Amino acid sequence: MTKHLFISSKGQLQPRWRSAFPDAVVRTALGGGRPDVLWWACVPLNSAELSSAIAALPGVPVVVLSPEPVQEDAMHAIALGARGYCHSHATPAMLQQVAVAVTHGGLWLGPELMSRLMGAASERLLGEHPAEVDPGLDLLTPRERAVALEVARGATNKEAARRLDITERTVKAHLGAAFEKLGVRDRLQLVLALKYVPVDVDHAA
Amino acid sequence: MTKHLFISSKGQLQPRWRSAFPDAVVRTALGGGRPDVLWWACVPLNSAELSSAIAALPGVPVVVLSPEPVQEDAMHAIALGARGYCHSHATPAMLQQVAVAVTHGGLWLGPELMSRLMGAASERLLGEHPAEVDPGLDLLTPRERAVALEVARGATNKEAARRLDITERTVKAHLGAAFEKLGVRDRLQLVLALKYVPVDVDHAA
DNA sequence: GCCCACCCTGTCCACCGGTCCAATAGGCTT
DNA sequence: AAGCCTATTGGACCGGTGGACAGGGTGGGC
Repeated sequence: MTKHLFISSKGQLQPRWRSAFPDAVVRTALGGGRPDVLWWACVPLNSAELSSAIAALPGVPVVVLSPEPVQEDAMHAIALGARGYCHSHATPAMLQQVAVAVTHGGLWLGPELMSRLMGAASERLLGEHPAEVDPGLDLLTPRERAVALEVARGATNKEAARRLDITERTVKAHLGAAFEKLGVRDRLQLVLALKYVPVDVDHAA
Repeated sequence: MTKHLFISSKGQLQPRWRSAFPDAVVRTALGGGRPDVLWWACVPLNSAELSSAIAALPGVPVVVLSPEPVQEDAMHAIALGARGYCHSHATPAMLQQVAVAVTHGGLWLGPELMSRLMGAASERLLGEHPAEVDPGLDLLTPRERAVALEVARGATNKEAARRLDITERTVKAHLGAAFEKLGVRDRLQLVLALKYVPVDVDHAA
């Protein structure tokens, strides 16, 4: 199965990528199942494309690769839900580090970007909601994950049951377990959690 | 060999920590060498103490544990240089995930916190907000839109009613109208419609 | 004035969703 | 063997949800 999928405008697989991930697959567009990590190496960076790619693979961490790291691009990518941003000519060891960090629910940025992000965020952000804690789909069992993904696509319990060929009752059981593991209260929160949708808090309207 | 050092006010080692990291060590203050990860479980959270601890161990990722996650605390901790923030009663599996993420250079937060951080940081650094939302949203009346947005954030009818200062019944009315206008059957489909309309999601998987 | 769109509220009801109480069975570790 | 995790299902409970009846109030255009 594909573990690392690289999306590149030219469809070319850099030797360093291959070196870091021998089983890497490169494409010019999405498709071919669920990778563990999606590496986005399209230049120039297109927000709409990146955004749709992220949305199309809920739960899959997306890392943006850039031949010339630009801070604005990085922030943009992160705002769209990317879990990492690094140099496309990074060393294989570095890429592996990034892969490990993001597949375990982390956000990976270079040291300087990271500190800027942290500083900026703390200045900008103060004021509501308790924060629930949770990592990602990796904590779920295969069955729980399958049910969660069906539900995240908008299916009702009954529909998910029919698709997975199990009882609605069983769907509820898996779903309940997923809720607890992810620290969410209902299916809608689960969707929001999986999509990492930036939440807009203040609508003065 | 990984070394996990827990700093707890009471010097107590939670069973879950031991379960996650059999070689875990707990102390009430710093000392005793250089751990791979420093888990900060002091309550209440003291900025000065945390800050000095982080400074005392350059290169060592610090994760703040809280029995009751508070967003303000999380942001403060991150601003001070902590690399993670999570529930002190998190499952061993989750703690291990966090450990892996931060030891590989990642920043670990819960999904909700992560998305807020991302959104806030990008606004701060770019001076503009993502603002992707609104495909069919202009079909709605102002009130319907307000209700739809509340619901899209994961609010229940009751919560939306309270926020908009109307009765739950009225929320239902607006919501029902929004459903019909957008051609969706329930709130979850509405969320999916609002977030992902820009592109086709269901390709050939 | 009349019509219409919008906003707000009410009651009733069937259904769905989430959680509680279980139970059975297989796989795996100790 | 005992214990734990996972997957599966059952029954029951209750609150949230959505639709189907109702209305009443405002303001603008004809």
